[in-house]
Amino acid sequence: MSRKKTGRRAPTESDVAKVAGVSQSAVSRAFTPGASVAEDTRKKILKAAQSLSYQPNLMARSMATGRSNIIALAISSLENPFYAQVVKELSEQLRETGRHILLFTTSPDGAADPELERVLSYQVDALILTATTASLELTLQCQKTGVPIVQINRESKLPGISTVRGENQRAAERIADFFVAAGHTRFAFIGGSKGSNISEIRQQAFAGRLKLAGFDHVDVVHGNYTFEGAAAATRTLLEKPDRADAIFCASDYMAFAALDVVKREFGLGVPEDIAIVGVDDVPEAGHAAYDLTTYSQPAAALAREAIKIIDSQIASPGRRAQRREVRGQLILRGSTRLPPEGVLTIDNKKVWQS
Amino acid sequence: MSRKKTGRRAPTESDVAKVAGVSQSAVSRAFTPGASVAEDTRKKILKAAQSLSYQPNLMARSMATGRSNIIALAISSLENPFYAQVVKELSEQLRETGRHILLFTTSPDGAADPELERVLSYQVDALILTATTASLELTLQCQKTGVPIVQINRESKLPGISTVRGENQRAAERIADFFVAAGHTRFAFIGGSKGSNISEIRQQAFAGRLKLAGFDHVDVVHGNYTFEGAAAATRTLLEKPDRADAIFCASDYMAFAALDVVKREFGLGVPEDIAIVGVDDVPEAGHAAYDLTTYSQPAAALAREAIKIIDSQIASPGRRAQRREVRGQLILRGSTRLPPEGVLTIDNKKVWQS
DNA sequence: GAGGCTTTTGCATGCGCATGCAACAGTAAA
DNA sequence: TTTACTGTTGCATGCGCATGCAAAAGCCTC
Repeated sequence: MSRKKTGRRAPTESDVAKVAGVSQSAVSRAFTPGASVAEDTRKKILKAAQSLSYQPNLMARSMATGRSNIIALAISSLENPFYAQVVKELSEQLRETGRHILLFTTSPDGAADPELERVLSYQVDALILTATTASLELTLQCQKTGVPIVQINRESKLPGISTVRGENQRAAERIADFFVAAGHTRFAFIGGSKGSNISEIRQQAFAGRLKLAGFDHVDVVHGNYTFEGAAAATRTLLEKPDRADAIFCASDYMAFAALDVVKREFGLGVPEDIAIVGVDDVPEAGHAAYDLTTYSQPAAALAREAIKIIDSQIASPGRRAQRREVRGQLILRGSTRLPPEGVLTIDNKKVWQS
Repeated sequence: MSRKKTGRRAPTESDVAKVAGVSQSAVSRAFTPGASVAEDTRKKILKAAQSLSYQPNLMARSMATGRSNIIALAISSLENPFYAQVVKELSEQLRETGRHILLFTTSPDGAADPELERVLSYQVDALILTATTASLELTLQCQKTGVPIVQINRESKLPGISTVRGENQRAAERIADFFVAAGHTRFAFIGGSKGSNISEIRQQAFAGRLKLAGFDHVDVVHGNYTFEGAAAATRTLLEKPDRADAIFCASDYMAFAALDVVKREFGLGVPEDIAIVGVDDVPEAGHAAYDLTTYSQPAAALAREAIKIIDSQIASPGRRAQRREVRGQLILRGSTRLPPEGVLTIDNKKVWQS
C-alpha cells in the first residue's frame, strides 16, 4: 500500500487539488493572500488541505518566487550571553513576519571563514552578522545578487554593508566622566580583539575624554572578547606596579572575568580598591554575583533596527547601506562607587545623568 | 544592461555551461561527487564556474534530490548558557558534514507552539528539539514523511521520538549520596517546570535515594528553568522554619539564582550553612563568582549523539527511535563541603568517586 | 580495421509551486 | 436578448538542478 517503507512523500498542491476537485493553480491561489479565488472554493480547498494535513513546500515556493523567507545569521561568541540574547531577539522578531534564521556559527574573524561564503547558496533574503565581519568577496557577492547585509556591533569600511550598534563613542565618554566624577585617577581599558573596530572606538573615546580631564595615561590590554582572555588581561593589569583603580571593559562578559580575577585571585575590594564597568547590560550584570555597573546596549532594539534595515533594503533594492545607533544609558550597580551627584533612580534602576 | 536595478540574478548552471561550452547536466555532474565526468571537462567547468563566481542553488538542489541538508533546531531557554552551548556544538558539528541549522526559538512547552508545526514546510532533513517537546501532531507528521526527531534533554512518551540525555537517574542518586556523605540532613530540590519529565526523574531518584539513607522528606519547589523562577523558589525554601541545608537544583542556571538568593538576600554561608549542587557543568559553574559543584552533562557529547541518531535514521528510515545516555560526573567546587573520603583530582578537577 | 567495451556527454524530464494569459461563468446594464 | 464587464478558473510555463536513458566518443583486442 504505502509507497516506500515509512516515507510516503508529503502531500502536494496537486494532491489537494485532486481531493478538492480543482486545479493545482487554484490550490496555490488559495494559499496566496490576495489572490483571486472565490470564497467557496477557497473553503473547499482549505478543507481538503486540512484532511491531507497538507503543508506548503517552502523550498518550491522559494524557487518560484525567488524569496525564501530565510535570513542567514552568522555569529561568533555565542557563549557570551549578550549574543545569545541577540539571537533570541532576532529569532522572535523575525518569526512575527514568518521568517526564520539559518544559523552559522563562525570564528570572531568571520572574514576568514570560507564556509560563510557559501551562505548565498541557500538563497537567503538577507544576511545578519553579529560579532563578526563580512569578507570583501562575500560583500561583493551579496551586492551583485541584491542580498542586504547588516552587521550588528561591528563597523565596516566596506560600502554596501549596513551597521547597527550601541552608543560606542558616547558610552566610553560617559564612563570616563563617571570615573572622574567618582574620584578615580588611574585608568585601564580591557578591549576586545585588536582588530575589532568597535573596541577601538571605545578605547579612543575613553582615552580621549580622560585626556580632556587631565589624565594622559590609560592602561590598555586585550581580552579578545573571551572569558579566559579577559581574565588573563586582568592579571596583566593587576600585576603592574601602579595599577589602575578604574577598569572599563569592552563587554560585560569580559567584565565578569575581570571581577573574578580582581576579587578572588587578587583579593581586592570592588569598588573600594578597583571600580569596574562593562558594556551591554546583559541579565547577568544584574545578578547579585556580579552586580556590575554597565552601559546598556539593548539587544531587542538592536535586533529591531537590523530587521528594519533589512526590510527597507528588500523593499527598495537600490537603497544605500544604512548606519543606525541604539541608545543606552549608564546603569549603576555595586561594581562602582557612586559619584557625589548625578545619580537618579528610574524604573527601579540607578542611572547616571551628569 | 543590467536586468533590474542592482539585482542581476545569480549565475546558474546553464550560465556556467554556456561559458564552458558544455551542457547544463555536465555542469551538474561536475559538482556532484562521484558523477561521471572526464577530468578535463570538470576542470574546464570549474574554471568557468569560478569566473562567474557561481554558487549552486541549494533550494533547487533540495527540490531535485529531496534532501535539504538543513536540520531544524527548536530550542527554548537560550538564555541558559547550557543551551547556548548545545546550539554551538550542534552548529559546529553539523557544519562538518555540510549541514546547517534552521533555528526555531520556542516556549519551554513546545508542544503548545503552533509555529513549530510549520517546520516541515522547510523540508528539513531532521528535527532536533532541545529544552522542548514535540506535540503529537508534529510527531505524526514527521513519521509520515520520514523526518527523524531527536529530543535533547527531554523524555518523550511518544513512539518514534529519539532522545539523548545525561545521566539523570544516576546524577540524582550520586548527589543524594554525596550530600549524605558530607553530613547533611535536610534536603531540598529545585525542579524545572512541573511538566518536565527530566526534572521529575531527577526528583524521584533524589528522593528515593535519600529515603534509602533514612531521610524521608525532601522539600520540593519549582523554578521553571528560569533565573527569576529559581530565585523565587529559593526564597520560598529559605523562609520555611526548618530550612534545608542541602539543595539540589535541576540545572546550573537555576543553581546560580539559588546561590544569589542564599548568599546575598539571606546572608547565609555557602557551603557552611547551605550546600548547593547543580546539573550541567556550564562554563560559568567554574567561574569564581559561582564556583558551583555540579554533575556534568557534556554538551558536545549530547550534540554528537543526537547527530549520530539522525544520521542512522536517515540512512535506514525504517529504524526505530533510539534512546541514548551521555555520561557525566560529579564535579566538586566551592558550593559544597567535602565529604571525608572519595574525593579525587582528575585533570585538575575534583570529582567524587565514592 | 572491425567488433565489443567502457567512459563521457547531452537530452528530456520532473521536483512543487507561482503566475501571466486566455477561457469561462456570472452579473448588470442597455 | 445582447453587450460589456467583473470575478474565477485552468492551462502552460518557468524557477535551477539531478538523473535515467540513449547517443557518442574513446579504448582495446584480435
